[in-house]
Amino acid sequence: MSLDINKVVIKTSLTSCFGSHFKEVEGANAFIDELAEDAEEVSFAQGEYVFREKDAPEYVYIPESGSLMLERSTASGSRQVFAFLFTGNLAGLSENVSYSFSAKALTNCVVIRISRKLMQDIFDKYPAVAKRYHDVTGHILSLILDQLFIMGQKSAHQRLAHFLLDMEHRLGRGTHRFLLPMSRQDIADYLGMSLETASRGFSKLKKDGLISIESNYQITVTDSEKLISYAD
Amino acid sequence: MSLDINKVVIKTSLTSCFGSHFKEVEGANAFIDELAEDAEEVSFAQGEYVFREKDAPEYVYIPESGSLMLERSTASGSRQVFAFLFTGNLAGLSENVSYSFSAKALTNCVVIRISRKLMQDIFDKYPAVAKRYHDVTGHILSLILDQLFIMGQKSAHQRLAHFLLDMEHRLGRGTHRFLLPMSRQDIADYLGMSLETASRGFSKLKKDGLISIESNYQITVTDSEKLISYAD
DNA sequence: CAGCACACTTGATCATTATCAATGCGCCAT
DNA sequence: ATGGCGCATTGATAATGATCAAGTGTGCTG
Repeated sequence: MSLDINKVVIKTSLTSCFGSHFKEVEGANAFIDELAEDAEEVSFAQGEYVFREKDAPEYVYIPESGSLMLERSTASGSRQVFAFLFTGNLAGLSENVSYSFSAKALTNCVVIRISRKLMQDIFDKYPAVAKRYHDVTGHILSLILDQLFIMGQKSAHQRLAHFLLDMEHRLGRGTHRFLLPMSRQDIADYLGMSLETASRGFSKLKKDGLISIESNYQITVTDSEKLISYAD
Repeated sequence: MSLDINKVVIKTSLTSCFGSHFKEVEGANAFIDELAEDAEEVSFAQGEYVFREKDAPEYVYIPESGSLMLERSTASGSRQVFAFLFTGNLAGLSENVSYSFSAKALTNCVVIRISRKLMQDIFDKYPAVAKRYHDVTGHILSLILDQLFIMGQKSAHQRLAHFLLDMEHRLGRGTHRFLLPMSRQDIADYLGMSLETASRGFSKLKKDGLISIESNYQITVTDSEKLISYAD
């Protein structure tokens, strides 16, 4: 029984994730049923790794609740955060021999896990899904290029402003207020700056009246207009 | 007659490009024949654009001779170079509604152009090719993540060292000597630094005996060992 | 309720990198 | 040859950001 309920939950999540990407594809409901049949929910505590950089890429992951962070670390202790993933985002789509980053739970979370072998079967069965999946990969690639542009061309404070606008858009649910699930250090490692520089950026944006900081993690964008122009 | 000769040349190029990516795929020769049937050679003069950022992505391109640069510019005059493409590299694989960058000819060059519509037909006909194509996209994505890591975590001089090692690998044909097809400004825009910083990086690496600069563009790596450790 | 731990903030200083300016060098056309 | 042009180098200075070092909450634990 509880398994049946889980399947319904999984299917709802898959629909809200894949449905948005694949809704115009014929047989959309059929392939989501097949995915749901195989998909599993797995829980991770804050700080645990969902997968690691050198693992064989056996699964595709979708956060159902909670947030993930994709990162790469070096022996020398430096770390680059590649992306933050929230409910319904996808991870591990296009890895070949091994993941090229680790996925760490930012919060306690439940993650839907789909075997890549099954995905491949579905692609063979529904070529239109395979095509759309490739489009999704292309979209992710273009997001990373955006990030690369920002890293190469913008100052630290501008990068922080971009980041906050992105978070407002993805976490704000249509409002200007959102709760960040990551630390200042995570943000700094995402934007290629020191923790202190990130913190000073927050302080300056607050002092200038572009954002308000209700608590360390609870942010409101109080002047979108100015924040946007500040970011460019 | 000359058309037949062109087809042979195109087929040779396609084989050396796609063959390396797809050689283990069944029907590899068949699909390359079909590609060659449709592929066209197009020439561009140095500085011309092969395609622009906002164009509809109608083709996939492969330099047959000469080099390309993938870049994005803003109205305010800043520019990020995303990649340099040499003979046999691929451009425009995974663009959806529009290219997310422009491709500019670094040198006079001849480029093979394949319609994406044809590619799609071939994917439908040879699913194994579609799968490998997706793997290639995944590989490109991982290269961009490497670049993002370097941009976020390395100093300007380290980024330049990385760049030179990459160029040695891709242009050196097994030797330590290579001719750069791009200007100092192009390198600076690729690595997110000013022209002057790039130039100072060259001078320092030369002074420290890690590279020698025969002319502005003709470089030899004289101490790979040290250059590698300098890059980390 | 005290005190400790942890994350963030702020300050002071130093290193890196950008910017502005001048100079040098090779190449081409006259 | 010579002058000019485009690109690269080099120098001086300013801005940006990193690092080191206190301080400031805030929440948890005893």
